This record gives sequence, structure tokens and C-alpha cells, in this order.
Amino acid sequence: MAFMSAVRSRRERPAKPALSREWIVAETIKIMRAEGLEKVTMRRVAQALDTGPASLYVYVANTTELHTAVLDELMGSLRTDATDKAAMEGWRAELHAVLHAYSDVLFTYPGLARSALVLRPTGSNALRLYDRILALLLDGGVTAARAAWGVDLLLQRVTANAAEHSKPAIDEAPADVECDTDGLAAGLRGVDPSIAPHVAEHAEELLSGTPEQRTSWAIDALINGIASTPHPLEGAHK
Amino acid sequence: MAFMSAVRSRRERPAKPALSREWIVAETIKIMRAEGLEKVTMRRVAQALDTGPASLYVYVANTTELHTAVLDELMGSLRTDATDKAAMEGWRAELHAVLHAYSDVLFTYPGLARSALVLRPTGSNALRLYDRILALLLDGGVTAARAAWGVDLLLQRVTANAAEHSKPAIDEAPADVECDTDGLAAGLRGVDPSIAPHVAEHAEELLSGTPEQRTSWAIDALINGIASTPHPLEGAHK
DNA sequence: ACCTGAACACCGTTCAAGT
DNA sequence: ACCTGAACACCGTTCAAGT
Repeated sequence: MAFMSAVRSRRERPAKPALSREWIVAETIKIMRAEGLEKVTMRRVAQALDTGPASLYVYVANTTELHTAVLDELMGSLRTDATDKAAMEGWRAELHAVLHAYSDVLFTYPGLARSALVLRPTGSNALRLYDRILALLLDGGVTAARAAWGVDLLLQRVTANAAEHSKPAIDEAPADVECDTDGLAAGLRGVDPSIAPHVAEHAEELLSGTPEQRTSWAIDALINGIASTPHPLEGAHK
Repeated sequence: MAFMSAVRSRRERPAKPALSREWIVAETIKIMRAEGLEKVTMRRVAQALDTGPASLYVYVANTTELHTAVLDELMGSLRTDATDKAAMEGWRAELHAVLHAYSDVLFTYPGLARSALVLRPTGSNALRLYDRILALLLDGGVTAARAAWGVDLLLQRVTANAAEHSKPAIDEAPADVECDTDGLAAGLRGVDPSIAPHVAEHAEELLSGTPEQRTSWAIDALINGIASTPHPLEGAHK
């Protein structure tokens, strides 16, 4: 009996679900998780939904709008309220936790970070994250002016980092260039001292640390810089 | 006589220049400057070079390699040595000047920043910039370990900022969404205080300042953070 | 040997025509 | 009224065939 179901073409699911914006977004996320954002094309989504690409345009204006909707949807899965542990350790630990959670989402969906960097997420879920980070900086005693400009810096760093380092999906040239840190490390260690003397001298420092150590340090550096750097529109008195 | 030249099809330039990697890169840059990186397709470049797309594959392996070559070529046009003015004002001013120059290049070629963020430029011109920034941080008395990790932070910020804000070429939806700051400003000012209370309260601070002020402040904040944040692999003594 | 026409396997988006 | 087949105008990349 079981093998017969393969023959009942295009009626697998009972009464193919009515198309809707929500359904399209959900299917898009499923494909993105499995195959990366670059595989999420109008045609690919339509195929997964058992229809033609034209049908999607009834619910989404274009590819960019679809990506934006997906991004905001995923940001909704983010818990911006603190874990108990982080809350006990103070605002700084909470900030690390929130940014780490955001970073995790970006790394989970290959390609998502790249689009987040350009799309300027503006949905309510993105706004919530924005608000949470701002609140934590203010909690930490950072001036409102500095905190306001600082939020961008923190989110941009996390997003850009994910965009740089998240795998470009599944398929890639395997052996022609040593994929990640290896190739870079070799390149950096063997650098010509006559064209980049300082890089050559400090190759070890440039390559040191785990990604977690570097990320954590970067966030601290950002927080410290934000908190301590005078804001040009801030009353010079005080 | 002049109008006849339009008839002399495909022989405008005297003896169509022999195809070469350099020529392809040069033509690519010309197209990118005029129309943005997204218009630089293999087919488009081939057409400008008066040949078929297949011919390009004799000189470049694929689109990514072409983009990488272009990026490094453009970084060569960057003057990383200081201007006299900046040099007189010290390492910090020089750092601002170098990063500003890099930023200018990224803004000149729409789409370039987006690819720079992902391509991890590794050519000798990129290395020179990297080296210059590292040198300036060390000049400023920043620990080698902190400076080494800080270079990434500075370059990433400038690149990500250009990727976010550089125009997506020429064509875009003109009236449906208020293009830039206007739409964002309206959205931020009218934000629902019940879902983002802090954002609502500090909308003015979030939107304040010119792009130049914000960029300059960000770089200072980064420098200050890098200089003052303890590095996890740095001897705890000292 | 070097180059390339033509094809393959894709895209996003539109719109006239169907239900 | 709502949906979609089929077309339009593109892509990157390959490879057999030509010079």
C-alpha cells in the first residue's frame, strides 16, 4: 500500500492548502533552512507549493518583499527577554546573550545575514530587538545619545559578522581554495614582509583566538567604546 | 560623414583589443561605475567587449573570481599613505582619513561594498590597507593583540555601512516606499510605545546627526573600545 | 592551440486568458 | 473575481565544434 502513495501525484497532502501570505513565508523558511537563501527563488517556492510562480505575486510584490517578510518572521522566533542566568549577571551579560541569540538565528539560515544587512529590517519583531538593546545600554548607564547611535553599531557588527562567516549553503568549490581559516591563515603567515610588514610581524595575533573569543571581545569593545566616546550633539557641559 | 560611423558596426575601435584578464577587469569596472555591480554580468561584460560570454571563461574562472579581481583592483586606487594634513594631526586623524578614503571607493561603485563584505579581499592591495590600519593602531599605542583584532572591526564597520547605505544602482521603486531616511524617520517617530517604549522615547536621538557625524563618531567609538578593552589572550599581568 | 556558437538549466516578472 | 499558463527578457556555465 505504502508505495502507492508515490503515484497519487500532487495530492499527497489532503486538499492542498489554500495559498496565503503566511503559507508562502512558512514554506520559504523551510526551504531556506534546508538549502540556504540563494535556493529560495520564486520558482522554487512555487514548486514546493505545487503551483506556478505567477501565483505568488498575488500575495507578495516581489522577491525582496518576500525576503523581508521572512527575515521579520524569523526575528519573531528570537527571545529578547533575558535568560535568568544573564539577568543575574547584569545588563552587560544580558546584552551579550541577546546579541548571541540574534547571531544564532543568522547563522542557522545560510544567506539570511547577507539579506539582513541590506534589507534594514523594520518589522515589529526587528523593532523589539532594537528596543531591547537600547534598553540594556540605558540600563548600563550609557547616555541616551550614545546608546541611540550605539545600537546600530552592535547590530551591524553581529549581522556583518554572520554575513561574512556563515556558510554559503551546501555546494561550494571543495578543494581549489582551502575553504576557511586554513587558506587565510596560510596566506597571512606567508605574507611578504616588504609589502605588509606589520601584518607579517603580527600574523599570530591576527589569527589568534576562537571565533567565540573574538566575538565576545568585539562586543565588549563596542560597548566600551559606545559608553565612553563623547557624542557630538551632547551638551558639552556635563 | 559622422553619421556613417554608426553603420560601421562592431569595428568602431581600431582593431578590437585582444581579450585579456586586465582588459576584462577594466571593462567590468567601467560598467560597474556607470550601472552598479548588479549589472556586471558575464553576458553584459562580454557584450561590451564585443564577444560571447564563453570567451570570458578563458581568463576568469567564474563570476566570483571576476568580482574578487575587480575589488582588489579598485583597492589599488586607494591612497593609504597619509595626507599631509592628517599626518600632522596624528595617528587618529590618519586612521579617520584612511577609512574615509576606503569608504569613498565603496560608495563610488554601487554594490561593491556588498561583495567586499563576503569576498574577504585577500589581494595585495587589500593587504596593504590592512597593514596600514594595523600600523596606525600600533602607532597610537594600542596593544598588538588588541590592534590585531581591532583591524577587522574597523574595516567591517566601514564596509557594512557602505553595503547598507550605498544606492542599489539606478533603478528602484520610486514612490511606493519613501526611499531612505524619510520612510525610516516616519516609521521610527510613529512607533507604537507599547511594543518599543525606549525607541519611542528616544526617536529623536536615534535619528539625529548627519551621516558624517555618525560615521566619525562610530570610528572614534571603535578606536576607543579597541584600545581600552582587555584582550583574553593578553598576559593578565601588566 | 585557442576561441566561441549554441545549448542547458536556470532566473524574476508580467499579462492575457481561463475558471 | 481570483488565479495561472505561457511568454518575455534575462542569468551562469559548459562543451562540441570551428578557426
